[in-house]
Amino acid sequence: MGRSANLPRGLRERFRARDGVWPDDTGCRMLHVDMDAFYASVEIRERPELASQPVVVGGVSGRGVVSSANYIARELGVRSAMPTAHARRLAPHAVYLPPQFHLYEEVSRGVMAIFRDITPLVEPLSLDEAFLDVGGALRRLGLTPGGIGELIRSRVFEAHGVTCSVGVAPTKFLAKLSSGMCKPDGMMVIPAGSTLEFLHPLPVGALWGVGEKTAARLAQLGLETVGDVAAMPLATLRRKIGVALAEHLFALARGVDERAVVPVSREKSIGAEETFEVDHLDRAVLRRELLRLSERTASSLRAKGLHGRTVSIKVRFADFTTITRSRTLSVATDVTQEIYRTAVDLLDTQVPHGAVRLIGVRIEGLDNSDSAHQLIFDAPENGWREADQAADQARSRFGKLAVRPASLLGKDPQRTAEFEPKPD
DNA sequence: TCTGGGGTCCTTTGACTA
DNA sequence: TCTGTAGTCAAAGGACCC
Repeated sequence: MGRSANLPRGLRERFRARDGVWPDDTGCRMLHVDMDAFYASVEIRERPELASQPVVVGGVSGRGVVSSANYIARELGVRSAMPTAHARRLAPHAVYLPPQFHLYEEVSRGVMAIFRDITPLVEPLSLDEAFLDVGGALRRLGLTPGGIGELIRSRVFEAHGVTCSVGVAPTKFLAKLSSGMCKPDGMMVIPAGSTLEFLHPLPVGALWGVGEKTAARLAQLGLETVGDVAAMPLATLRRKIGVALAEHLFALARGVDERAVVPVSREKSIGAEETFEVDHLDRAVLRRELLRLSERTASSLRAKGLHGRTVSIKVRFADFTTITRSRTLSVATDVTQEIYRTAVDLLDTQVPHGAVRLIGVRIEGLDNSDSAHQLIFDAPENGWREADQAADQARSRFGKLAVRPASLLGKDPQRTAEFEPKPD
């Protein structure tokens, strides 16, 4: 919603870089680099014969959604987050591919390394986009921010065969907005003196944090454009939509965004969830799924050297109503069995019976210290920690499926397919 | 159209405590 | 001892982002 908001054509052309020429970029230290149709582009790089066809990457099962579509598919109406079934109706002849995250991660690491070669101030937002603060790199490279943007675009394409788009602006928010408006394979520069001229004609959905619901609430208040939000008294906005959101949107709408690039960020939660191919009423099936998800979650925790205190489960019923239930443990854990026992207890005691389409496990309140465990001699793990560590080692040597809880073996036809050798 | 998966942040409510 | 209040924390839900 809103992220690709349209700017009047004249303004868009004014800010867009063309033939090595771009507007005044003095003071524009923030760059936002966004890979174009990233997953689809990587797939096409691997199989160049697909370049002239519509390509859609996403869940290919009955309930999957589109993660990425190349621009040929987009012309047919295919969009990210659209149910794959819908995409198939719009583009029946497109090539549909399941995601290969290891491949995208590998390309992403290479691209981020190019960014870090330019400046250490790189803040990745996901596999395919990042903010860069190039303020300190200007003199060293002898380039203006726009020049650095063009350098990045050419280096990324030469090294990885995929294109990206770059927004250059005085603030993060403006850089991000502008990279979205020059896609694909473009660059846009928002001069420091033109920020409000750029911002105010945009629809409210262009503001970071305004999705479908908030846009509807703002529309009820008669606020259709970013300029409308900027013109409303802050006190009124606070009363209507809450203090935090009001202050956030009011600042953005006036071009105020003091956020710096933060190269390292600590994770606050880790989890795993899964949508079933068909809804399940059977509690035994739900418990088995909780064990699988607890194992995935705990294994991620251990791989990152983290422990968490609050275990929460999420259950989405057939009618799409979703509930979460959580419990905070006395001691932070990374042990599969502890997470699983807590998750099952929450399911058994706090979740009403009904047809379930999705179930998930998440752990919050993360910290990376082992001290809690070392201080508690009779921690309730009873040797499970050692078992987990041994299983992690076996998986790292022999593959993910080398060690599984016995209760997960061969019970669910949907899952046992994972044990079959993959054709290829 | 019929809605994935991994996250973050905010608001509200209720329990507990000083 | 009882009552009111303010602060803190946990829990739950919702919106949003990629």
